[in-house]
Amino acid sequence: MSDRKKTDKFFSEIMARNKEQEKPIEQIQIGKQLKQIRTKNKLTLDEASKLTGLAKSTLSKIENEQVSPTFAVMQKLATGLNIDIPQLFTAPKKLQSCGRRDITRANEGLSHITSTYEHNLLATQLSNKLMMPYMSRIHARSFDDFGDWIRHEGEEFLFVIEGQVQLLSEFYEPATLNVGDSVYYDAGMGHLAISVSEEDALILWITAQ
Amino acid sequence: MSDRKKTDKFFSEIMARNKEQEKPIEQIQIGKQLKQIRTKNKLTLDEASKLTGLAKSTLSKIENEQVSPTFAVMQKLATGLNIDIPQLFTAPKKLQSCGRRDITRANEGLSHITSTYEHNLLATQLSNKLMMPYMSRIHARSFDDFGDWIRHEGEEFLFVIEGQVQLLSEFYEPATLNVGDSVYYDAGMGHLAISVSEEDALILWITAQ
DNA sequence: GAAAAAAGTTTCCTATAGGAAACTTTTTTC
DNA sequence: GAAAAAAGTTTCCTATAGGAAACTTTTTTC
Repeated sequence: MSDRKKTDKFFSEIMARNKEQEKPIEQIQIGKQLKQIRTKNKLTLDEASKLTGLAKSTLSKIENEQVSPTFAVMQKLATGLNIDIPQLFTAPKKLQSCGRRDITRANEGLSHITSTYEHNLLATQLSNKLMMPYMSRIHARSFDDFGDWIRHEGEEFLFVIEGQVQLLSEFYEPATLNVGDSVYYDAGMGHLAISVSEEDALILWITAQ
Repeated sequence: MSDRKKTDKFFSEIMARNKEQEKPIEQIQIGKQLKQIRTKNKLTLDEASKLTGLAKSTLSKIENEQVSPTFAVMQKLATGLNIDIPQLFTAPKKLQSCGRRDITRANEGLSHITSTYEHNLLATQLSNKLMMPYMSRIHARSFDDFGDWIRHEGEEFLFVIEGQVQLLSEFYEPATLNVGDSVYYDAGMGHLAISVSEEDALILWITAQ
């Protein structure tokens, strides 16, 4: 139980580390943002004015930060220019990261052992990633080895590499999975994987948030 | 080459299907939104006023939709109440889906065959998911079997189940991967996996966007 | 390269957002 | 349940956003 707690904390920490790219400060220059969107779409102020129903003088003033647009105006901008409002606030360059690569050799992941699982975190060199892959040897044999459901944000994909696994979950009957079988589920639903084969099963687990 | 194109289209379609949950209409009631955030945080107008530096009369008027706040005011709201601006626009309930589950038995995925790969899509019963898992038998033996790099949004995780694989990529030397090895990379970087073992290799591939 | 056209900015006015204080409604205290 | 306190709304004023038209700057035409 206290072991369970520890594991949970461990995962949330790792996940947080993987995501942190959220927003910068709220010091966004909405005018710059708008101008960039308009010019990128090759629109003149007159055209944008027709599309949004706003006076071109208004658009000009917004773009030059002479005026702070009201929410009503921002809605017109969004529908007229066909952008969703959040886009007006997101930092100009949403620099899609590109070119990273991280190889993990068999049995060389970062190990993390609990009483129920022996986790092997993969691709740990990379932070800010969308998925978190790890290979786990399942020691647990019954629900009681845990004390409570595992529950966290996001979605999970489980693939059986060795042995036989039973996926217990809050809203479904236990499902028995053999080598090659896989299951995709919402991690917010209580879930647990236990070994039911003679030897401890080995699975590949991937979490996304 | 035309085969490559087909594959690409196929993937983007699947990915689009998996994501579509974006935004609803831009008919958001920002006042309702704000009131919900404030009450959920158990703040009075006076407290919110102190936190944001806005007059409580202003807050009241915004909440009752008597006034359309300017962007400047929205920034104060965001920093003061410690929310990121997009949150002011997102529909009230961001219903975290919970309780879905989809099992795919070994060799029972949805098959999609090209000249280079034999894909087996997993968990296809579920849409709107963060990850897209598939198992692929790699027929390809060299870069020339493709004609061009594979490149698409998002990140990818590759795990070798059978055989020996070489991951070719735009910015790295080819990497040879054996059973149990895995690699995580940005899919925006040109990439290809080819078999280098006698028999065609089998890999598990997971994409997230 | 001068004239015309297009694109963008500024001016000036009106409509409305933001704030202080008065007021009303709701909740708490005893 | 009356009095006091707290929470929220409305009023009234000032500051500023939004729009039409004049104006300036930039681009295109010949």
